[in-house]
Amino acid sequence: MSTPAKRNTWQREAVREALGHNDGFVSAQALHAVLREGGSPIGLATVYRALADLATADEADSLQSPDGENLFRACTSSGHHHHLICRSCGLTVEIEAHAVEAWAQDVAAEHGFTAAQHVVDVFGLCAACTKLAAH
Amino acid sequence: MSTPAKRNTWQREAVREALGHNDGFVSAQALHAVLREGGSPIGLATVYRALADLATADEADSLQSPDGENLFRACTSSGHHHHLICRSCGLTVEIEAHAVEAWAQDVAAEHGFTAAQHVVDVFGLCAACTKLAAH
DNA sequence: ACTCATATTGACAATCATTATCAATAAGCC
DNA sequence: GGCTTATTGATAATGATTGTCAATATGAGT
Repeated sequence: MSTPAKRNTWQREAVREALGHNDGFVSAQALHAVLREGGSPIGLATVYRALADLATADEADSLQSPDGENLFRACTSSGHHHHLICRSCGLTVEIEAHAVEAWAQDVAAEHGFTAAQHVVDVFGLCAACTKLAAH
Repeated sequence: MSTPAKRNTWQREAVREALGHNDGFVSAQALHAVLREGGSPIGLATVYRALADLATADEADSLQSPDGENLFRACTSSGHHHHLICRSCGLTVEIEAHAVEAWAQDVAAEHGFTAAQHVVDVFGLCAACTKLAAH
């Protein structure tokens, strides 16, 4: 009872693989669409569940887009890192933020805060999308 | 037409004042509830519109809670700034982050990104809540 | 103060992402 | 091969937010 006994299903694998094949962050809806187009008759609810599981197991990173959508991305490096995300095409670049890490700790300590966590993500338009938007 | 001619209504003032009376972040729904309890027969849609306007006019700050809700807060300093939020009691401190601003711009530019925006918020336990949680 | 053009309101419908429901299915163990 | 039960998936439900549009109230003009 303490161990709920996880089972391995092709659906879970399909989601894991689809995530791995994608470079940027994807919404659950989009991933579901991709899987359906790829032939898998997987259910939407199942995609949500699989993604939630992956996120819990630290196999995927999740963040909220400015639109309030939940986006997911395969996360190989278990280390702490941040992202630079194209808000148009979803291209994602992992970025280091040593300075920001330190800054966050300092600011928190300065105000007597402990157990500081931080949310640091940069959204923008990547070079390609900038060109398209400019025309 | 270029200047849509804004009008002043008691509803807009009510929202502005209700926001000012609140120390932490509030959801549009919650603010609406407070106003109704206070006697104002203001409509929900109007609260949303007023908050959106205030946010656009930089009179209010908005951020997304981890639940995907949009939270708003009266914004004393009109400039761009970030927040240090106690995840236990909701206490919020406005913080400046010149270093982070610059860093975000640099990182974005480095990778060819334009129109960079960033999400930077620090969550932690304030001094008071740390004491409570300590022993 | 009175009128008028229109910005604004508000009740409700519509959307959209996400979660819950629950009977049917299939994974892992014997 | 059976059995137990975790898991699936179609659909309903939820909950926040936005759109709709007739009715109203604001601010400028007279």
